[in-house]
Amino acid sequence: MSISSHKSSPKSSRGIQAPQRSNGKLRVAAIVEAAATVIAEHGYEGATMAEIAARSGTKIGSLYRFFPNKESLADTIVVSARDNLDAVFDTFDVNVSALSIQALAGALPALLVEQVFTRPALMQLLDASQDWSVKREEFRSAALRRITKTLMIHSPNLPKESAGDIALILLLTTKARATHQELRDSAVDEFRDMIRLYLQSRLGASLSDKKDIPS
Amino acid sequence: MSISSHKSSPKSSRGIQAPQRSNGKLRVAAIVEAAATVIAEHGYEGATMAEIAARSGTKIGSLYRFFPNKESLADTIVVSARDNLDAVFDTFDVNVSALSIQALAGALPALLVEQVFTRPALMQLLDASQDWSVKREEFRSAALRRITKTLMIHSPNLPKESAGDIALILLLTTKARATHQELRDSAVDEFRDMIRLYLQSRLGASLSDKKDIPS
Amino acid sequence: MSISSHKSSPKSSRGIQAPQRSNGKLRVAAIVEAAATVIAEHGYEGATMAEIAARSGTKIGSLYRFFPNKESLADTIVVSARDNLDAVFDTFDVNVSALSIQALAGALPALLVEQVFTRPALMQLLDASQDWSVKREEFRSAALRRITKTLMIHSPNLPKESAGDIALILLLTTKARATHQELRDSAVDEFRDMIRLYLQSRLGASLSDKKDIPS
Amino acid sequence: MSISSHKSSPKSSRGIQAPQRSNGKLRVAAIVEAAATVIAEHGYEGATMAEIAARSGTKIGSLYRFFPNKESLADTIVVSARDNLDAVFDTFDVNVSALSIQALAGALPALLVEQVFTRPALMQLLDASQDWSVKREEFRSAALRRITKTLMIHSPNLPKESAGDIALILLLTTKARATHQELRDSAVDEFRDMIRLYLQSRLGASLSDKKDIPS
DNA sequence: AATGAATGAGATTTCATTCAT
DNA sequence: AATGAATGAAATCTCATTCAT
Repeated sequence: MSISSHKSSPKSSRGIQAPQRSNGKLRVAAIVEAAATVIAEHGYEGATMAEIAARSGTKIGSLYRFFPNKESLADTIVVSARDNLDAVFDTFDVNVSALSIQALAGALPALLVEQVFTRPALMQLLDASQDWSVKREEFRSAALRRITKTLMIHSPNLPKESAGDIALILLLTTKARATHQELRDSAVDEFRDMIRLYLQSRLGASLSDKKDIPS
Repeated sequence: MSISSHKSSPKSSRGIQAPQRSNGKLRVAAIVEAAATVIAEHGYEGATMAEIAARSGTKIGSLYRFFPNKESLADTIVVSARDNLDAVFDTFDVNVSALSIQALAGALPALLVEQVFTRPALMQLLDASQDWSVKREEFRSAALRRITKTLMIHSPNLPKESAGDIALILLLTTKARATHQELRDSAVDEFRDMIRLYLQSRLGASLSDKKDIPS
Repeated sequence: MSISSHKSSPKSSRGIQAPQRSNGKLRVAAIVEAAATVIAEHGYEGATMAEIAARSGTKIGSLYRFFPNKESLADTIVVSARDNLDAVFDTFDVNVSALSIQALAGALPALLVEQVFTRPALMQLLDASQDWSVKREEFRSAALRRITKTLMIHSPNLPKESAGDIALILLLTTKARATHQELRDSAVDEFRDMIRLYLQSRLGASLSDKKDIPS
Repeated sequence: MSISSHKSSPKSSRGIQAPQRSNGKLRVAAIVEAAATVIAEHGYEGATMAEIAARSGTKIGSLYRFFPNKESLADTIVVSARDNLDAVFDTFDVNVSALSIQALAGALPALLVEQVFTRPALMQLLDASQDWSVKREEFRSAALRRITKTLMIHSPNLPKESAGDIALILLLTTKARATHQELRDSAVDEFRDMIRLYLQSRLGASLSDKKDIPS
């Protein structure tokens, strides 16, 4: 959206374009940003390439130079979210075994909400129509795999099946929570508590509870 | 399917009367049914009036006789879901005060998943683009109101604010769960347990717990 | 082209369309006619749906109601030419065995030029780019088959292989001749003579020459 | 037209001069070659400048430095074919009067098929849309002129009109034959025989047959 | 009242060509 | 001089909606 600011700029000298950000990276980033905004607003089908072009300060022809079609734009968003997912979890996993259940129950959902399900556009795309199932499922299964893995690093005694189920619950609930960003604080707290309660019940049950002193 | 029967049904009891064409009610129902199917498959934007007409055995011209535009069809689905919501809760509320927390924690989520968030099309519409926010918000706030009300009928001591927050959690989580109908059984159980755990913690905390003998 | 005459009609009352030829057949025929004209003029790639619509007095949306894409229009032309090919040869084959070589050498090329390779648009399509090869080859092989068959009906002793080669020569030369419709008479005669000379040499060679008294 | 010449003809004898980048002549040749390939594959309209640039190892900007637009590329191909036509016939005409009819009937079609109608791209261009007629007609009439001239060198008694008609037949048939390069051998022989038969009949008829002993 | 042909605005996509660097 | 990003006109195709029959 930093990009979209040009929208309100005065139309003074007609024809004068924003001075060629010949830096391809920037241009692409601007387009993806605009696409995310537009998709967040109108959904995938409702988003038009024309609007994405306009909002990114790009002409339609240029847009198609970088992204050969609409789907490729959506793909980029989903794939980059996936890359981000991996990076975020790679970092998180390093210290996860040192966390108490209590801490994990706080940090893991926070991680998902704040660092994975950040983009409203991603939510739209994940909920999009059936035709999308491939990329959507790729992302979903990747997310499930990472969450499951993290849970098992933390609680090695957890049966793999259980870890998978718990991961699924985490995925769905945090996605639901992330989709509605306008929640009031008390509701956010409530959400956190619910998940914490649940995780503690599940992980606490697995015998070797290493470091926690439950209150 | 069940729809197709309406075509030739000859008004058995009613003697004379032009038996020519299909009962308007049935026709409308068939259309809405088809619309729900198509929207479930392709989303709101992706659904085409032509396909809805074809699948409901209606001609496109007739379809527009009953529904002046595409949005009115979606509205009908959301509004009928709302009516259904009210009916379902009206019934449920009658006996809700007699339920133990345990029972409520089981029955209320089940009610939502099985009787309110039944239609995939409804999910699609509720997640649809911002342009839709009016109807979506109407449904959402109605649902929130009813859940809140039910909670307060059951636990009159619950602060209204808290009831609202709990209702919101219930709404979002059960919607998330309902949206993914293909969950394996163990995951479904897990979901139920999570919500039960949460509700018990919230409602149990409100002092005067009337009828339950916690196991 | 009889259709395209409307082009020059006075634009008098703007917006008044040619009074709904609701007869679908006529409409479709007008479109195909216009397509043939436009393709003949600009080739397949160069022909635009907009121009075809305009020349057939159809609006672009209506055009797509009858022909879901550009290719289907071209298909229609090629296929109808194929149907015509079959009809023409069915008729011709009835009496072909009664013809002298001389007569056959005159009639068969004439048949091809005057009744099969009639449409300039067909020529364009048959010469179109590689992407087209399927339909083109279908037509070509059908034509080859029919010519071969006719030759063998007439001269049963002709080896099948030879008949195929002769048919191919006939196909290519008559197509070449048909493609250039503006030839002056003496050239047309020359063409005919060349083919007659060739056919007589080929068919006369096959022993049992039934009915002819060569001059 | 003579595009290649105008550039920076490297004056071989002239010593020093920056040898840095690719010889303009070579570059132009590479471009024309690539254009021929692409046009042969997709036709004129279907060929894209981008693909031509890519296949010739040229950057699109450079391509436009040598050829100001797409049409100029096609022109170059046709014109160079014309130049080639002249060269080939110039050579051929030197000895043509020494040829027997038999020999001429063999050599002339071979010349056309093997040295004039060599390029599939040329065929595509000659068959292209009406918009092209100028260049196409230029080539065609040049070819006709040369063939006619050759015929009259060989058979001076041939009436000019007849020579023109014969040349036209030769042009069209050899073009047709050249357009289909995948013919099986027996068909190729057949084609040759047809033309030989025809030429012998036409040229043999012209009284003073100089050197031949007809079989 | 029912029908489905007709409409046309608008969406996606392509490409020849230009021009700033 | 060389490059390739930028441009935008134009082409194909879609679909909600209307309206004559």
